[in-house]
Order: sequence, then structure tokens, then C-alpha cells
Amino acid sequence: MVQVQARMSSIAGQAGQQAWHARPLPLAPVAAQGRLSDLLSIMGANIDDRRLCDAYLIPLRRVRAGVVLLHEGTRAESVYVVRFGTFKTLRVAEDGYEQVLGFSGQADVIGFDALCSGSHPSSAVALEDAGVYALPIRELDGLRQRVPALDRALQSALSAQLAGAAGIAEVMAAVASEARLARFLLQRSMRMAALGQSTRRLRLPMSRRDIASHLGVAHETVSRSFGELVNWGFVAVDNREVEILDTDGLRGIARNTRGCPDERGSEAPQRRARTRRTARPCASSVAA
Amino acid sequence: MVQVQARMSSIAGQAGQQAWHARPLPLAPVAAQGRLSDLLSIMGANIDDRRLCDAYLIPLRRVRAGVVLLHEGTRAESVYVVRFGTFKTLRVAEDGYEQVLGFSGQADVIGFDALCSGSHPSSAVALEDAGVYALPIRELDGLRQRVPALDRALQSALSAQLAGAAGIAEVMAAVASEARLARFLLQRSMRMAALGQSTRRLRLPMSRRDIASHLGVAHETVSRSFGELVNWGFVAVDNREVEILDTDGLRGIARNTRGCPDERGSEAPQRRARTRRTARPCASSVAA
DNA sequence: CGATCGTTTGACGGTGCTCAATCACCGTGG
DNA sequence: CCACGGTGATTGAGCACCGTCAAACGATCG
Repeated sequence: MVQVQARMSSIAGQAGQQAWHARPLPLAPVAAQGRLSDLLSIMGANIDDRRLCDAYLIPLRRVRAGVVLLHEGTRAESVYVVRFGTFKTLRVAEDGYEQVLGFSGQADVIGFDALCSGSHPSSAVALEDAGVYALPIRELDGLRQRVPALDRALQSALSAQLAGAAGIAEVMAAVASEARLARFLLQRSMRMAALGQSTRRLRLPMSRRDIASHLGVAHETVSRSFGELVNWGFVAVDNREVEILDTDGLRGIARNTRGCPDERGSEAPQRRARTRRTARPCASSVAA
Repeated sequence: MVQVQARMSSIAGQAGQQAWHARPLPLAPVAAQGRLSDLLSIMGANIDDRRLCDAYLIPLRRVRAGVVLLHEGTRAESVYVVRFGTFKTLRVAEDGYEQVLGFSGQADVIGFDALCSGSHPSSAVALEDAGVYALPIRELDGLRQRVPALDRALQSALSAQLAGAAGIAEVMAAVASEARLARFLLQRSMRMAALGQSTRRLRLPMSRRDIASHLGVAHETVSRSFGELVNWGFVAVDNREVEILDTDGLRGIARNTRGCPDERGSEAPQRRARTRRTARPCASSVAA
């Protein structure tokens, strides 16, 4: 299950990706179609016109692990809504550094940031086999007008995406690398909660390098930080399976953006112990 | 002009802010109104129904420097479009650290991220005297339906905001603090270009601390980085007035996200000299 | 003038980046 | 079957850079 994306290459090595496209596919890049009502239910919208939504069909596109859904700089044709699977969105800097902006899962909208300019400012790569609804931009206005439910759902999803964009700032704002990783894990956990899944057991579909890019640290540091969190007993890690053992402890680590305790000390001993590492930090919930 | 926001306090010290609200204002928080056509022209939209857009009036709200337009956690009433002035948007972490997410100027949309949840996930504070159009959320759907031009303009603005959200990742991704600052200045410059203004002379309405928070560094480091850029001759700084003297040089500094030259060396000597600082770096455009 | 805030500069210590080696896993081909 | 190459993950060592603490300076306001 996990190994299926072992040969996922970076966006830079797209020669291999295009080979994927060049394979003798069934000739039809968009074969399947899905019902609009299914799309709406995935997005959590109320359906106002059941008959129309059942009848209306939306192009459905399957994306295999490692395949590029959108390529930075290309013309924008469609906006996508994730049906299943996970994507990473990224931008490649001038120096070739791959900056991972975020990870998109079920019900997330991909590619909307291209509407204003007409070409995609960021790429999207499937981290595992995935399926997306494709909303052609040419039909988007008409569709939104005819189906108010879709309009509202899109608005809401975009609003959520805008609110979620602060997430990358949140993880990168922390000074300590363990805090960044802790915040990232807590974000993933909360996302799982929003989807009604287990908040303790996380499956990370992305590589350590992707996490590192998203956190703004070197990928070796991600490994070390995972090690520290394990040493402190906050999580258990098995490759890309992560189990959160002590949510409050993790939150304690994630709390401190930077050293200054904001001059209102005398409240809680919530400072990370300067214990030259590998010693358990303060531990807000452990003393209890 | 600049000093007017000298007493802008951090969001943490909101006691002062609320005092502003408690002042004996003219009793009418929303006094003026603006024409819809003006709003559309600011947003760069084509007007399809001139008569309707000239007649329709939008609530207009003036915001003085330092005043909180939106407060994190409060119920969402309106979405705002900036007519003039500058705002900073921010979130306060649990530890009281104020994370500046971005800066909003003319034609930017503020508060849209609250639509999905009904309450604002971030605050917005005026950095200078400003004016905003207020679009009540209750009327938003109807307004968009009646005025397709507004609908398109909003879509486009949101798309641009989504694309711009990558900006904070861009600045924070750089390892060297001078690269972060250089990227930030280049972003500001490009924004000025988009507005048709001078790209060399920048007026930064925000404090060093705000910049520091946005770049993810200590505010002392911002000062030092400004100093380095000045030493290298790339910019001239006078308090909050910045003049870009060497755009290519600045770009050269901004290029290197991190040390790894991406293994395709032999192209340009675009590595920062390990010169223990204060010595001019490689200088891509200086050799010419 | 004193108080407060913003900005700048200095010194020190620690953390994470860089460079490197090692291990584990997988797919391929002899 | 095992050797081989490739990739991802982990661990180690050294040092430069930035965060922290501290102090000084300037500007604004009462």
C-alpha cells in the first residue's frame, strides 16, 4: 500500500512523468463521469434540485501515484475537486528548490488559483492513486448559476482553503524544528477529525522530503525531530504510519513559537527544558 | 504620513484598541456609502449594467491607523474590499505570538476566509488610515447573482489571493535572512508594478516587527538584514522608505533558497560568497 | 523633560544546515 | 538465489547563522 508511491519522482524529473503519459493508455484521458449529486455530497452541500443533480454528469479523472495533475505555468483548463487520494501542491523556485505549499485531500479544491491569471501558479502531484472531479473553467460560470448548491459549496471550500493557507505560516513560524513537526502532526490530526476519522493514527502519504519542504527545514532535521518526539513518548512512528500517544504533550511542544514567554510568566511551566535534547521536555500533561 | 501609525499597538494589547471603539464616535459606524461602479472599477472589472452599478450603493467604512477591522474569533458580518490604505492580517498563537499572514492593499478582499465557518479565523488591523467597502454576507449571494461583474471580480480577487498566499511560504522558505527580506521587497515591488506604480521606490507602512513576523525571523534580524542589503548597495533605506538600487542584485540574493546548488553547477557563479558577511556577495549583476 | 515605542547595534550561545556515511527496502537482472 | 543500483530514511560531526539578551539612540507625545 505504501510502497506504491515509492517511485514517485520529484517534479523536476518530469521526463519519467511524461513517459507515463506516453504509455498506450486507453486513448481516452477522460473516460469516466460522475454524478453532480455525488460531488455535492462529498463537498458537504445540500442538494436543492435532486433530479438535476442526479442527471448532470461531471468529468471524472483518475490520477495514479506520482503523476502530475497540474503543471506550473500551463494554461488553466479545469478546476478540480478531490474525490479520493492525496495531492501535494508545490512551486519550484528559480534555483530549482521544490516548495511544498500544502496537501490536498478529499473535498479539497485544486487549481482555483489559476483563475485570475489563466495559467497555473503552482503544480499538483498525486501522492497516491487518486480521483478528481474536473470542472471545466469555460462551463464554471454557467454551472454555478444553474446549480446554486455548487456555487455555495465552492465558495465555502475556497473560504476554507484560504483559512487553511495560514497553516503553512503556522508550521514555519515555530523556531524549534520539533515544534514545527508537532504542529504539522496536529494539523493532520485535526483534518482527520474534520473528516470523521481517527485522530490518533495518521498515515502520512508524503515523503520526509515533502514534509521537510513544507516545514521549511532540511529533511534530515525532520528525521531527527521525529526521533525526538518518539524519545519523549509523544508519538510512535513506523515509517509513514504515525500514532499520537500524547496529544497534550504534543500540543505543549507545539505551543512555543519562540523563546519569549510573553512576559506574563508565573502561569504554567510551559517552557521547553533546555536539556540538551533527548531529555523529556517540561511535559505539561505528564506531571498529571 | 508615516508617523501617524506610530502608536499602532500589537493585537495583544487590545485594551487600547477597544478604547478606540468606546470613544464617542458620531454614533454611526457606517456613515458613508460608495457606488458599486466605483468598487468594480477599483477591482478592475468590466461593468455590464452601468445604470444599476451607478445607482447601487455599498456601505463604506473608514478605518483609522491602528484600528482593528476584524477581530479573530468574532462573528463574520461582512466581507471587505480595500479602497485605500493598508492592512495587516494576522493570527495570534496560543503563546501570544502574533503571526502576520500578509498585507492587504487596494482592491484586496479581507475577511472572506470566515465564510466557511461563520467566524473570522484571522484579524485585520489598519496600518494607516484606510477605507473599505463592506459587503454584508447576508446580501452577498443576492448581490453576486444580480451583478455578474461583481461575481467575476470577486472570483478573480479570491483566486489572486489564493495564489498570493504562496508568498508567505516563499519568503519563509529561504534560509538566509537577507534572502527572505530580498524576496519580500521584490514581492512588494511586483505588487507596485501590478498597481502601475513605481517599482523602485517603496513605502513600507508596516513596522519592522510586522515584517519580522511575516518573514519568520526576529525583528533584530530584519534590521541587520536591511543593513546588509544597504552595505551591498542593493537598496537604500530611510526608516520606512526603501529604494531599490539594483534589482538584479536583489534577485541574486533572493534566488538561493538553500545551499544546495542543485547539482547542475557550471552555469553561473550564483553562490553567495561565504565571506563572513559585510563583504559583497558574488553579485551577479555587478560584474557587468 | 521624562516616558514610551521603534529601530539599531553588539556579544554570546545554541540550533539547524551542510556534508557524509550507513542502513533498509525495492525492483532488476544475472 | 544473491549481487547490483537506486531511493528513502536515519545518524553523526562541524560550524556558520540566527535567536536571545542587553544597551543605546531617535522620535513622538504628554
